[in-house]
Amino acid sequence: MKPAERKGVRMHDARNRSDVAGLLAGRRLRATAARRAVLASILASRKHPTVDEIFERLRRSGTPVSIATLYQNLAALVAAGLLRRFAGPDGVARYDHNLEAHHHIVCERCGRIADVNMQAAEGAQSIMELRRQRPLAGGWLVRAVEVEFRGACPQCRRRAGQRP
Amino acid sequence: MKPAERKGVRMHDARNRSDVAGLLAGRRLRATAARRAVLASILASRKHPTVDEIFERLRRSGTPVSIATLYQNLAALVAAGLLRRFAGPDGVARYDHNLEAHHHIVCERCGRIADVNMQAAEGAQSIMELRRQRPLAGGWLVRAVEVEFRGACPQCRRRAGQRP
DNA sequence: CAGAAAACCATACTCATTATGAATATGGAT
DNA sequence: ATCCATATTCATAATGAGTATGGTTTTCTG
Repeated sequence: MKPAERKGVRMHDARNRSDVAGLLAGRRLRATAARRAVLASILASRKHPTVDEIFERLRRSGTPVSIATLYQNLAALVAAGLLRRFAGPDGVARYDHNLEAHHHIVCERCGRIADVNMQAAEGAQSIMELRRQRPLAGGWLVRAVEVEFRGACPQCRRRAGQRP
Repeated sequence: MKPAERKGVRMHDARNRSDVAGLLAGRRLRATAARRAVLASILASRKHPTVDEIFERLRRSGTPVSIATLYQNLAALVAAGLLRRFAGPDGVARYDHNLEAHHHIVCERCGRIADVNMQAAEGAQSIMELRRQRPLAGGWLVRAVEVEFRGACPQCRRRAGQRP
């Protein structure tokens, strides 16, 4: 009932806030102007921007950030789990604020990238089937599937005392 | 029966020869010294070498090749379908002479890369299951699966007249 | 075996990303 | 509110993978 109390609660309950400062506070990251601008810019985008695209977008929106700072902040945000980083088809890093489990589909002709809902992928009975299941998502034609597994090799598991 | 004829047949029947010169001839590629050395070096390796590793290996084995030539030949061999190129976990290109359909598994601790037999992957009933199916291959622990689909986006399909 | 085409190679260049280090801003403690 | 240790910012330099150039050499076809 007391507005001040409500406001106070909100300000400290970062996890329930979708605004940028709150997200940063929730991850124990200093909410600097540059960092807020970077995160806000990516959250506002529906794409998978490269560093250069983010840089330009920030400049155009009146909150320019140096390229060094941009790289540093992207690394910090990825480390904090607020962004995902992945390599585009040309090997250039791209950033993704969709933290849900999902995969990507890349157009072999124009390079366009779209998210593939994990459920759609899980639904397929096998990887082979994924390839046959053309238009997997929104009119895309699937021609190939590349799977990369990540894990611990036998040597590292042994060295870590089976603890991996 | 005529030795000369036999030899002649062998020399032109490149597809049935596993040696380097034959593989090149089979793909209509000139069998230059540099190209033979590059292909032989990769075929002899059981790993997934980077350009730098191939370069060093060639130098040490007494058949040095300039870095420019190495890049050119790797591109030619990939284009001819004699090698596969893929990006390692650090984004650096790696080359693979295993032409069978297969995927890769990368150790998150040491970076070691191994092939994952397509059959093993296909056998799993879903991608989700692949993650649970720990030790998927030879003692590896699988912690994550990244799937990248390649194909044609709706716009490009339309532009190409549904032909893709 | 001649000669056009392909390949070789040294080197210059591009471009994404990382490193450096001095100046500045942040946020918890006083 | 002010202090101040520390994190952050930023210009710029450095790194490193990969590509482009162009003159010389090799290959292979006729």
